[in-house]
Amino acid sequence: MRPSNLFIYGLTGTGKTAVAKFVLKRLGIKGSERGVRIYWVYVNTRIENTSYRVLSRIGEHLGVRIPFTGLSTAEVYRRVMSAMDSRSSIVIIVMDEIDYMVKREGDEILYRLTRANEELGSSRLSIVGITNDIKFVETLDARVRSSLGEEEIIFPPYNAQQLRDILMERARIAFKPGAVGEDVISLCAALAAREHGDARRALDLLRVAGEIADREGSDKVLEEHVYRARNEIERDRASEIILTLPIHGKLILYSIVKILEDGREATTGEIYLTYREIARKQGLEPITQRRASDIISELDMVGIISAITVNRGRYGKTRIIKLQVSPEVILEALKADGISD
DNA sequence: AGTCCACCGGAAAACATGGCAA
DNA sequence: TTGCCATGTTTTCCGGTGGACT
Repeated sequence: MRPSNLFIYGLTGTGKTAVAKFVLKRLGIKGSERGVRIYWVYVNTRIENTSYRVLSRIGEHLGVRIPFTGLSTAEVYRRVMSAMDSRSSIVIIVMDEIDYMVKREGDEILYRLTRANEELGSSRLSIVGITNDIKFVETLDARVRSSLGEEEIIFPPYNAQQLRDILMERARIAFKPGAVGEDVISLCAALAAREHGDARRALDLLRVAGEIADREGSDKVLEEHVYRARNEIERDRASEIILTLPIHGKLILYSIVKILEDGREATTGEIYLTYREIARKQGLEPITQRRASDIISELDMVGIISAITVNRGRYGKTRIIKLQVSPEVILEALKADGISD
């Protein structure tokens, strides 16, 4: 008997991944109690975002060694299938953030995997897809959609009250009695609820607020600490992103800061000109404007800057860039790379 | 009504890198 | 070694595009 394929929807921080992993772990234990071998593989397709890598990840779990590049995808598929077949067991593949992979290379691989049971002799394969994009399923091929959606589960976002309960529970375990007041919990819950009920966000907020209170020798967590925690989380996130930017990305970001400092308007062309100067000074070959434009989009996507397209008629169409993070944070992060004047 | 700016953003292709298999 | 395959980044090429200006 093969377990049904399953589709799970829900926004970030609603516990989809945690629940899936928990249930599968239990299932594995139950299985071995009853003498059924169950293998399950968890793949996050945002990170392993090609069918090649997803397959090799599955293979890895089944004990097949697959080089991280070099083979044709068809070959990897064949190896994984034969490994699966020789196991005579139930294999469950969990694909988290499945929409990322499908957006990149279509649903071909899903189709093949859902049909794989016909190729397999003694083993059974089922697929669990997780996504936070509800509309995603509609973009799938009808055959894939129907077989993947044999069962569906929806995780609704948490409301402020539920977040409060979660935080309360956590606070009871992690803090001394009385250290966290009702007001602080409510504040964390409210701030997180505003961001579509992300429980992870709420917990981070409470934790960091606690750390701040602790650092300052306060034996109670205050609302002020929560606000500061929010800023700190934001700042850490920003500098983390900036630090891991490729060198040209850093230079472009630096150019944007410079232009805005001069009180000029940061348009794509302006940025590119400034960037090119700076790159030359650093003895680097500048990248093309096309590429620079992509980097600007990337910076926009991760939320470091915001870019809005404007039409200025006779004076062309361009994007005007604003910073979403304070320039001090950016300059400080860039300084670590020796980018400064 | 039509021009034309200053870009946008898609597509293809080049290039670099790394690896298997025979 | 040679040929094939995959990934990721950047370049090259180029068809749009919205609205101020003529």
